[in-house]
Amino acid sequence: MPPSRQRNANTESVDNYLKAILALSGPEEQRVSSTSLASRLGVAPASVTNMLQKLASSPLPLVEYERHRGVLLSAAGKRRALEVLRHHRLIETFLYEVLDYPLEEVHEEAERLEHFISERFEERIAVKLGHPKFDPHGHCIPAMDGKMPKQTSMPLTDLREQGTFVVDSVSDQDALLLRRLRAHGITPGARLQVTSRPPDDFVLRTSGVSKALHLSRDLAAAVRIRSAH
Amino acid sequence: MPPSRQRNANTESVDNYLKAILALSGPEEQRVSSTSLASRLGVAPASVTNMLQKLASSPLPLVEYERHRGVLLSAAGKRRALEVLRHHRLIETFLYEVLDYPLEEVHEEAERLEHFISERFEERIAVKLGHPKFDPHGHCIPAMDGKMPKQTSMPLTDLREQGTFVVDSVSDQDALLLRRLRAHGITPGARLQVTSRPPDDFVLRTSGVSKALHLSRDLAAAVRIRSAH
DNA sequence: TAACAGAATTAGGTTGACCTAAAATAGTGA
DNA sequence: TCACTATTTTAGGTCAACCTAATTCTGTTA
Repeated sequence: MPPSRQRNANTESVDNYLKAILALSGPEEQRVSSTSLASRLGVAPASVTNMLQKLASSPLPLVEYERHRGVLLSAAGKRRALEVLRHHRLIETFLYEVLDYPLEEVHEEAERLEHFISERFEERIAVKLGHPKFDPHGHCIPAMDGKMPKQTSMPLTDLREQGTFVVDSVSDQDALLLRRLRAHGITPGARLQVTSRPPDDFVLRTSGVSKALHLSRDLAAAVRIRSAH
Repeated sequence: MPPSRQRNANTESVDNYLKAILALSGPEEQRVSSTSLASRLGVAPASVTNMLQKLASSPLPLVEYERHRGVLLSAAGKRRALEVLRHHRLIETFLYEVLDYPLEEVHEEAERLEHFISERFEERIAVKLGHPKFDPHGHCIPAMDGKMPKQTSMPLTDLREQGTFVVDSVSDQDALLLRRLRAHGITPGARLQVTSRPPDDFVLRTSGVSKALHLSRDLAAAVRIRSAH
């Protein structure tokens, strides 16, 4: 078994930078500042600058970087970031559907594994799952070619009128929040009836539950909704 | 999402050292030399010495190391090595049984993933598989407490008499060999009838195949057999 | 338009895992 | 037991990804 002779490839760390840029640049693909990246990644701003310079000046640049003006993903960088995102969400779905993980635990495991699975693994779990379009948090899974349908949902905290809505997705970033949401019956697909005046106050009723529920700001911020078609 | 603040933990590299020591020290747990480790791991002997010194002098030493006398695993080191081995073999089994990998491909994927799966993941795939005792190569999977039944098989190349045997296991180290063995019907559990005088020559018949088969030394070395009970 | 605050970059470390080359040691056979 | 060879260790790097502190920008506000 000839062992790989190369140094600990930079993949994991690089992938995390790319993912963070993708997430922070938003649907409009705005430039992302070093500080915001630094705080998201939990490293010093100086480290970010360093890494960006490397990523931008490599033979196949993964980002477009201009001093003091922030970064953007290059085409190649975006491709890679979406591939990692696809890995992440497929793994989450797999853990949830096939291995019966509790919803709150899938993110952390996927966060580690996403960097190390092969194309074959990706393909096999996609087949096993029937090429799912959404992960268990309700997030869309990028297709193999990187295509993603446009978002049609909005943050619950942007709501300005009462009404009935469907939970589109919940944030996977915080296991504790997620567990609390689930305890209240707020999971993707659930029906929400908002009876207070948003966005100052969220009193709502969920599908099976008779009692009205007051949602704290943290919790509301972790929920995206769409109209109850 | 508070990101892990710690440096790229040494786990992966350390695990690989421990695994290599476990494999090389054999069932008798003999001391392992720096050179043999170096060549197995594909690094320079000096690097091995360095690492061993670190492993031996850490607060919880994973190896017992004496200058010029080779290493042994400590109790803690052995525990960890067996845990990683368990991960490896469970993952192989999982890839083979659940994700329909071809036998030759499971090793490489498991080799990467074994370092990064959680206890929960381990437990879930073990449950899913019904707590298997053997991986698809025929190797025994260590129990959670590290217990392993004693080997009762022997290398085909140690055979000194003709007779009929059962393939106990095949080496997972070389995908090409493995594919060739499989092409000849030599997979764990297969019946082998050896008709030449071993160990100079291996002419044999396998279960379903009528034609006699001459096995090259490489191939024979990758096969372990036990008596056809 | 000068000055200042805050953001970003540069300069100069640290650490872990590797490397090569040089020095030390152990085991062997004369 | 002495010397020689093969193994092992030490000494002194490199490189990637971090860090802190010092410096340089930028955009705004007086």
